[in-house]
Amino acid sequence: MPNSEPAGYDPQSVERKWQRRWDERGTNRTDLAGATRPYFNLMMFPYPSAEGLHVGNVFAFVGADIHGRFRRLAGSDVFEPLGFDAFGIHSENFALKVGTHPAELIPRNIERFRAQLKRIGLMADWRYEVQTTDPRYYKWTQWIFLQLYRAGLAVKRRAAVNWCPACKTVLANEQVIGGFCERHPDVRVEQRMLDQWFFTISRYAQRLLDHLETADWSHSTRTIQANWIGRSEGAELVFATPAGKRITVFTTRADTVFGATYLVLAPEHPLVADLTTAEQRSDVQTYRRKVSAMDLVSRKVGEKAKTGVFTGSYARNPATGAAVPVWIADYVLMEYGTGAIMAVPGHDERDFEFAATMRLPCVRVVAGPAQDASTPLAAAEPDIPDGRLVNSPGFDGMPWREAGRAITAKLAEAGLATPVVNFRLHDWCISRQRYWGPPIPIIYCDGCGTVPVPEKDLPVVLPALEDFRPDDSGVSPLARLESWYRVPCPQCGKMGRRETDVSDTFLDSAWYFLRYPSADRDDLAFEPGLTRRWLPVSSYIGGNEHAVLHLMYARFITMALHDLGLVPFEEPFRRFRAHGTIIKDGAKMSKSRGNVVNPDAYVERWGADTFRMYLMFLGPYQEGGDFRDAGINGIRRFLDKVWTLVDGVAVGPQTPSPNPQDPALVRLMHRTIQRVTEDTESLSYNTAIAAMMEYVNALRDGVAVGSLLSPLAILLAPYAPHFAEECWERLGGKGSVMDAAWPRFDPALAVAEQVELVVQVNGKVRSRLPMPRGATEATVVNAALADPAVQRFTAGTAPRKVVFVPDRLVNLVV
RNA sequence: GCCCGGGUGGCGAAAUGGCAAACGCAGGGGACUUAAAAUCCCCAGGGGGCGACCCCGUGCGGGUUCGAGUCCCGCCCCGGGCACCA
Repeated sequence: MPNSEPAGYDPQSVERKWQRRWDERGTNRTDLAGATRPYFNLMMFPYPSAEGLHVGNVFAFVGADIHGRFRRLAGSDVFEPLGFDAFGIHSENFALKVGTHPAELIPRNIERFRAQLKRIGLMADWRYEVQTTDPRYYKWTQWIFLQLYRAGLAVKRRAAVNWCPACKTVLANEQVIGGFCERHPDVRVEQRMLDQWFFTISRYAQRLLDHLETADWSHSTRTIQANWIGRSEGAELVFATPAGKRITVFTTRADTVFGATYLVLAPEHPLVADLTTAEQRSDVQTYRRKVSAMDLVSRKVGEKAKTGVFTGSYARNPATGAAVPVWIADYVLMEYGTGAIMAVPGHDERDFEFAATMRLPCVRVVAGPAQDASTPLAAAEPDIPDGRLVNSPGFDGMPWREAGRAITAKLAEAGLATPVVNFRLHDWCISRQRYWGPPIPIIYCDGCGTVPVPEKDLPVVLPALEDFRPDDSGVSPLARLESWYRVPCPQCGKMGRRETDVSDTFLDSAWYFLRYPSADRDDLAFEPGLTRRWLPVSSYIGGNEHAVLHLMYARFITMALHDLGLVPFEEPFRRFRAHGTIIKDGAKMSKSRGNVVNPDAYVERWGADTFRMYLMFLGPYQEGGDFRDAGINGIRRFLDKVWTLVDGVAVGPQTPSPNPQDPALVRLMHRTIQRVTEDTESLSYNTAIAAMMEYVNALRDGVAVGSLLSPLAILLAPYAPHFAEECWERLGGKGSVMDAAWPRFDPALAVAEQVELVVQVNGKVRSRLPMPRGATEATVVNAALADPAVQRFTAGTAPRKVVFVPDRLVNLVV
């Protein structure tokens, strides 16, 4: 006789048991070479911080894991690898802070992370783990650099970089928060001119933008990226000086050229020296010095009063022929367009403000239907819908869009205009004057110049360096290690010097997905056969905080590799979904705010399965939300109910089972399978869980039999994998539930037999009628008219109009 | 300023133009218990009515429709992205 007191659900022992079994049986291993229906389920690999995983990480990984498990149960050969993004300034800064060398710190953190990730029950195939800090990995990061270098996509040039005077080092863009240093929130970041390596991603701007239109990506992610690429269509116009200098400006509003009453050049503009007259020289030089000493924040704030200096020169407005003064001002930026603008104070707020300060003339050139040609008292909106030109001889009365094209065409005949497209996307600066990264594989030789390290000499191993602190010299700490950087030139054999900069962490992560399937190969970066089979990535799930940097760089590197014939696809990710952000008390979790929630205690107390489901039940996966733990017991109660049901079946037929399968329960089962399938597919995990809860609540009122429970065990498997395994086993299932087939539903059974039809009178609900599915309009209307509750509102008159929605509602209009 | 999301009970939320609030948390009442916990049953947007029932209700104001949380127009607020970008 079975024990009369069934053992309750004990998550800890269930989870220990199944994790051990998965290891023993190799449940989570994927046969990469033999897979016939490959599905690459990718999630953003973590940076192994010292604090360990936080709840946000778990939320992200669990959601991706559910997707992978679902695809596997639905019949795919799912590959779900994980790795660690352990190079970079975050790790290095933390190492500096605690005074431990990153080479010692990082492996410890990784170990801790791996243990936590295993504990939450991810279906990861750990045989293919990658670590960006492993020479076997970064050998190929360096190799990719070399491929781009050979293709002319990696170039070295002088550029302004972020410099933190407190850290005494260059910072990556992502270390600069609102113009301040991440580690020194009260220290403003300066600009310094240094020789830097760039990837010329800007050449790919149009392609990167074009592919976004059709990409199967979260809408939000696509919008963010398109914004960042920042395409703007316009024209370059030429303003010539009497001395024969041609000043080219970029404008998106060529139609307003008749209102261009002066020019402004960025203070750094190369023509400034030539244009400056003797009497203006000292003013111009003073101003340029002042601007170059300024930090990025104070230069780029819009609210600041306009300043600038006249160069003393004039240039000819190509449309009006008038001589307009040429100024320099810091509100014009050298990095965008041509570094020079035509100022149209009548229709641009900034230009208006500047003109007002400097007492420069202002003209209206676009006006509404009233064709008001008066001088504006403030910058007038230039893109009013039916705006037409005024004060523009030859073009007056023309709609502004059309006028823009016409004016550009006319000026183009005289060689004074070219239609151009500008992008906000700048080239990617990849060099870092830091220690903790892959050395850039370049050797400088007095005779041969810049020489790439031969591929056979890769990797250029990052040398052990006890004191890796950055200094004030503007070069990497590696420049202190002469024994390392002094090497013979690979071409001529004479003594040369290694590049001492390392590459940006974002390069490490721009290609890791290519590496996973080939992670066990030392002879190549990515094996062509495996790459063709497993890539592009089938599904990528990650946070929108990487919408521009990581996701853009990964797309660029893939495109570049494609153009070099190294991969057969242009886009790395077939499908991308952004998960929401988990916040705490209304703010992003961060150590400095002290609101980081550690998942360990929850996993300890409730078990991984309950915690997984709870996080997914919190709200829509793609929206995220505020973390709170109120309600986690609701999930536990749900699992306990399932446990009890399974136990009732598993304990055996104490009462003879006449197999009393309630047809309504069978129908509900089909309906539940349908809902869970569709909702899991679309990442609507919260509603999938709700559907399972409804099903379980109904089962408890009926008679639970194995045939109603086994499908539930499979539906649960993506969400609560250990628990589902245990149920599956107790219900007599063979092997792992993960090798079962996702249950199918019969659409004919997935609907109820009886429906409750709503009866409205004049759009207000007045009654509900139980009806068999498929009842005809005539039947329903007759029944409705016979209903006393309806009769009170129809007042005995025949309806003027009847709206009938089969199986849902009838609306009687009287 | 421009570009995306979003705004629904006490709370998290759900709802192909068709019963607003499914599912869950917290709460109230009851059963079981010596008691508590656990479990089970019932109630639960606001207002009115003894009651059957009725009225109101998805940020605000209009509109389309037999019917609007959902579509359209104009606002307000919150979150995110871009930003002296010409």
